[in-house]
Amino acid sequence: MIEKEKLAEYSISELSKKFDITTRSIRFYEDQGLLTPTRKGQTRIYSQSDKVRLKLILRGKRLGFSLGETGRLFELYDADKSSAKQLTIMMELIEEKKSDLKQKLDDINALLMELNDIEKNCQEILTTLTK
Amino acid sequence: MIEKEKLAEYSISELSKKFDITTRSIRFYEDQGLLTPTRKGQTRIYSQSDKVRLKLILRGKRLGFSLGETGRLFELYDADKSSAKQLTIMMELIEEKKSDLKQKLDDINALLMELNDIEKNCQEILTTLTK
DNA sequence: ATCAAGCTTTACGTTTACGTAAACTTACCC
DNA sequence: GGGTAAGTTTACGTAAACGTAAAGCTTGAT
Repeated sequence: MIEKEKLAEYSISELSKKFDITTRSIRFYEDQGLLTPTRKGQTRIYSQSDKVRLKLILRGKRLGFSLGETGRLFELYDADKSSAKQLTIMMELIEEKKSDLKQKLDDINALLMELNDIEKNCQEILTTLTK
Repeated sequence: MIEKEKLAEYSISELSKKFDITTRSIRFYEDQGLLTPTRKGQTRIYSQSDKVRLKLILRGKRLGFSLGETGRLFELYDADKSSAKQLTIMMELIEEKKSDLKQKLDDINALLMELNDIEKNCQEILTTLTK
């Protein structure tokens, strides 16, 4: 299999505009070990994969994950898969996350139904009010 | 329609055990205006609806909502629906929340698929390792 | 040459959501 | 009546995730 390397590089301000976050946040994520840009002189250079990681960080935030949790997810992506023991531990962690996510799916669906009910109720009152 | 009033009452420690949180948290939620228990002397008494609210608070937390956001959801439940203007504003807020939740659904489904991929990959490597 | 734009590090400040401890009241038990 | 179990208020402490200067380097444009 041939690795397709995208040559794209980004400055910190480019990424901050693209994702509508501050450069402070991006540097903070690096501080927490979630990003590892290279340097040109002392200036940070972000690769395509850095950009992907940033997108995943923000997705994690939308889901209420802490940066630490997202970091552990990254470890799952990158983990050493050489020992059976490691693999078993990994799969256990994955199962945990999956059940966590399924709980969230249930929560969201429940809340969506409640909001739909309220909305319908509002709509009814509104039509009787304006008739 | 007949209102069915459940007569159940709970102490703060009962609720803290039932939901596996500290009494500190429960009092904090009250401080933030999300719970309004009655008092017997100076002791807090929680009703059935307080209990339901608490459950909703915790669901909100699982979804990454701040207490403020959850409070605004409560306002939607309780809101004054007498004016058309109010109703319209409410329905706009509901639409916002719904699209927020749909984004989260997409995020979760994407992450679930990624985790499934990793898991499958782990499983394959594991079988080749142990054969 | 200077000057603004964009980058850097360092560091103190802020919000949210509690943790933790102190000091006190009330109720019940032996 | 002394203890202890559960409740209370008050208040300082803390972790996470940044916000917000401050002070300095670099580099292209005027």
